[in-house]
Amino acid sequence: MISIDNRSRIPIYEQLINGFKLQMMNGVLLPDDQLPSVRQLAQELTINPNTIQKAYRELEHLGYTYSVPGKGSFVNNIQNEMNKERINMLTETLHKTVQELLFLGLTKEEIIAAIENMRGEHDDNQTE
Amino acid sequence: MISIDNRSRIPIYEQLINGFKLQMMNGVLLPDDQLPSVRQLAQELTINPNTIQKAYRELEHLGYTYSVPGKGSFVNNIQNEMNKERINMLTETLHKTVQELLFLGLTKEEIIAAIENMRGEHDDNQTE
DNA sequence: TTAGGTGTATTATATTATATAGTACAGTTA
DNA sequence: TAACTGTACTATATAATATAATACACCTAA
Repeated sequence: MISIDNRSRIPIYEQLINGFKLQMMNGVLLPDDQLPSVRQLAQELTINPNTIQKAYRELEHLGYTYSVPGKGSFVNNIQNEMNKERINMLTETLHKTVQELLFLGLTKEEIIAAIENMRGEHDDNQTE
Repeated sequence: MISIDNRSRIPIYEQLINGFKLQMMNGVLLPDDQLPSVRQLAQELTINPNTIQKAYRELEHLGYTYSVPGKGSFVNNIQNEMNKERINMLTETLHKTVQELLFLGLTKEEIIAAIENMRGEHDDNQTE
C-alpha cells in the first residue's frame, strides 16, 4: 500500500506517482496489472478522488500506465526502459554524492570501503 | 555569487540558505565573514529584501550565522560541525543510492568501478 | 436491461506557501 | 548628521495544491 505524508512538501499527487513508480520498478506491480480505482484509492487514503485522478493522468502521460474508460488503469510494459532511466538517475546521484564527499576530504578508498561493507538488501523508502 | 532559479520548486529563500551553506562548507565564506547586506543582495538578485531577510533569519536560527543589528550578518564558527553533518547526509544518500542500484541489477564491482573512474573535481551544483 | 463499477471532465472554492510592496524603527559608522 | 545596517510589521498578490460537487460515457455482471 502506498503511504501518504500530509506534512511533506511533496504534493500528494506526486507522492502517489512516486509510489506507483516504485511499485513498478520493484515488481510489485507488473505489466497489465490493474491499479486501484480512483474512488477506491481515494477512500482508502482519505484523500480527494480528484487528487488520485491527477496522479493517474500524469502517470499515463509519462507513459507508465494506460487507462481504459469504464475498465480501469493498468501498468504499461515498460519495465526495462524504466529501469534504465532509473539507473541513469541513480548513477548521476552517485556521481554528485561521491564528488562532494571527495571534496569534503574523504578518499576514494574510504568511499569504496563503505560500499564494500554494505549489505545487499533493498531499502524501500520514498524520496523526500 | 549565489544564483537563483525562479522556476525551481525550491523557494527562493531556501535556495539562498542552501547557497550560503555551500559557500561556508567550501570555504568561500569563513567564520566572521560578513554576508551581503539584506538590501544589497536583494538589489543584486532582483528579489524582495523580505525574502533575503527570511533566509538570514533562518540561517541564524539554524546556527550558521549571527546577526548584529546596525552592523550586519556574519558567519558562525561551526565549519567542522557543518562538514560532519554534511558528510553524514551524503553518506546516507550514498547508501540509499547504492542499495537501489544493487536492487536494479548492478554489481558492487560495477559501482565501484564507476567511482574509480571519476575525476577528483568538484561539482558545485545546487540540490534540486 | 439495469445497477454499480470504471475513467474522465468541469467549475468552484479553500488553503497554504511564497513573494512582493511599503513603511517604520533602532543601532552603527563614517 | 547621513547613510548604512538588521529587524518588524501589515497588507496584498500569486501560484500550487487540495477539496467539493457534479456530470457523462463506458464496461460488466447480475
